[in-house]
Amino acid sequence: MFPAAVRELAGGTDLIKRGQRSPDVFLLRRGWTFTYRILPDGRRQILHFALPEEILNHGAGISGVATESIQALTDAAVSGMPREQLGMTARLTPEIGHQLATHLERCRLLAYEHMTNIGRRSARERIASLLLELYCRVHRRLPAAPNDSVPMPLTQNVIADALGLTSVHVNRTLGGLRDEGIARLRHGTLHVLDPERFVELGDLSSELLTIIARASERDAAMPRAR
Amino acid sequence: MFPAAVRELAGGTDLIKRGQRSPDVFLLRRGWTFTYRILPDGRRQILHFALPEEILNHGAGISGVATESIQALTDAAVSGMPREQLGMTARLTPEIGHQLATHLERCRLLAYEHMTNIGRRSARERIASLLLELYCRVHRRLPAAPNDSVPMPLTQNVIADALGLTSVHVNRTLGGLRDEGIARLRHGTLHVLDPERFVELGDLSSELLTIIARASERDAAMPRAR
DNA sequence: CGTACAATTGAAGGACATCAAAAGCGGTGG
DNA sequence: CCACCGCTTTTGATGTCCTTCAATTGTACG
Repeated sequence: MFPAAVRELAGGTDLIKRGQRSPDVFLLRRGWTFTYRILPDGRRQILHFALPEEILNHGAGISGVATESIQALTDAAVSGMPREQLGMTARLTPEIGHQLATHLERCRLLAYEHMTNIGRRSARERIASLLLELYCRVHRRLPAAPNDSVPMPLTQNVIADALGLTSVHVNRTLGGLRDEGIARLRHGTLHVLDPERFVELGDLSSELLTIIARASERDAAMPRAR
Repeated sequence: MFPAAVRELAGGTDLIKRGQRSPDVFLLRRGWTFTYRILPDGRRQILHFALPEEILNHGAGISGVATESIQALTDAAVSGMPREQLGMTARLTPEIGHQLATHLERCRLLAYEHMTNIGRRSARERIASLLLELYCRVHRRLPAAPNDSVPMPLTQNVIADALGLTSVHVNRTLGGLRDEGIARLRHGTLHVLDPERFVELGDLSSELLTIIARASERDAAMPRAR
């Protein structure tokens, strides 16, 4: 459904800049990206992480002007198509439409999960929750064995801006999790040292796990455009 | 489009409980509601406020099970219709479909605005931002004259749970805003004392204002089901 | 008039921020 | 291969914004 043509993005470059016209919707083929906002004085809030096979820029729907910026976290590749075309396709083939609806619902759930995270949890819980969420989104399951690991190309600064903390505090808190043998984030890889305590601390809502699992079924059932 | 039959809700009662099956979508006819989550240990995060004429429970889309609870903030009245029927109508009449899409987009923008608020702003800014947002959503414009006022049935506890603060701190911060002659919240009414400083402190993103304005045009152009 | 809830105030503590600097690490070029 | 550069991580010291605990006052309501 998406064209084969891909656009390469170096890590750290913006795919979309807030305020720009952005008529295209993208499929993320490779790499991670994040959606963010910058306040007038430079403070940054990261709103959403996207992993491969996810849709980018589904927002900006009404006016065609992007309301958030999207940046490549790692080197990445995307392929785009005009928004109208996606809408059309979705209307014509219920399968695609349903997939799209699921994706939007998933984004909404993630947003609410993050809001709850930032608003009502301690730094330890927030960090564990984010790392656990990303672990699950990559592996499509909970961590089970000690030393299960997963690629996680986040700097402490990025984690801080996603969770409403400072990078210094993220550093100390990560240090705590490491020293207590719960989890360790190093060189872009997350090592889950004690799955049980990690999952308990992260406290992912069951709906989120369900949605993640469902995404997995879908991908298994449907051949993907390559 | 929505049936005329309404269901009355006393303030403080739940319309939807998380985990419940909830096949209906509702139109809020009268009163305010909020969407929220409760953590296992009782901490509460308020995710979204809904005002009259807005759609409730558009989430819970995929499985038909509610992922968040919705509670009436004031006495309220809603009318419901099955989710399928709304989807059907939206597909058949593009006008309705577009309206629905706009609404979903609006919710997404609000969620991101709130996330930025909670994650990266001080208590003063958060409170000003929330109050300003609600002012604009009620009046469909920015406050202009000193002592402009608007009904705002929020307790300090509700504000706290929406913004990731404690009610004690909300109280002190509101006191500050009052003493400095910026804004005053009393007996369910917000009085904007100094519109200019209030708007600056609240710092609403221009997109949000645009969306709010657009909602206003739409409502002016389209007769509403009553 | 009494009950229940919301707002207010004080005192003390803690989680997280700020400022500053050092150390690790990957990449690049001489 | 080493020197150098920029970025990230780490660590220390200090400060503050917000929380916690507790009690009082105000307000709506039957």
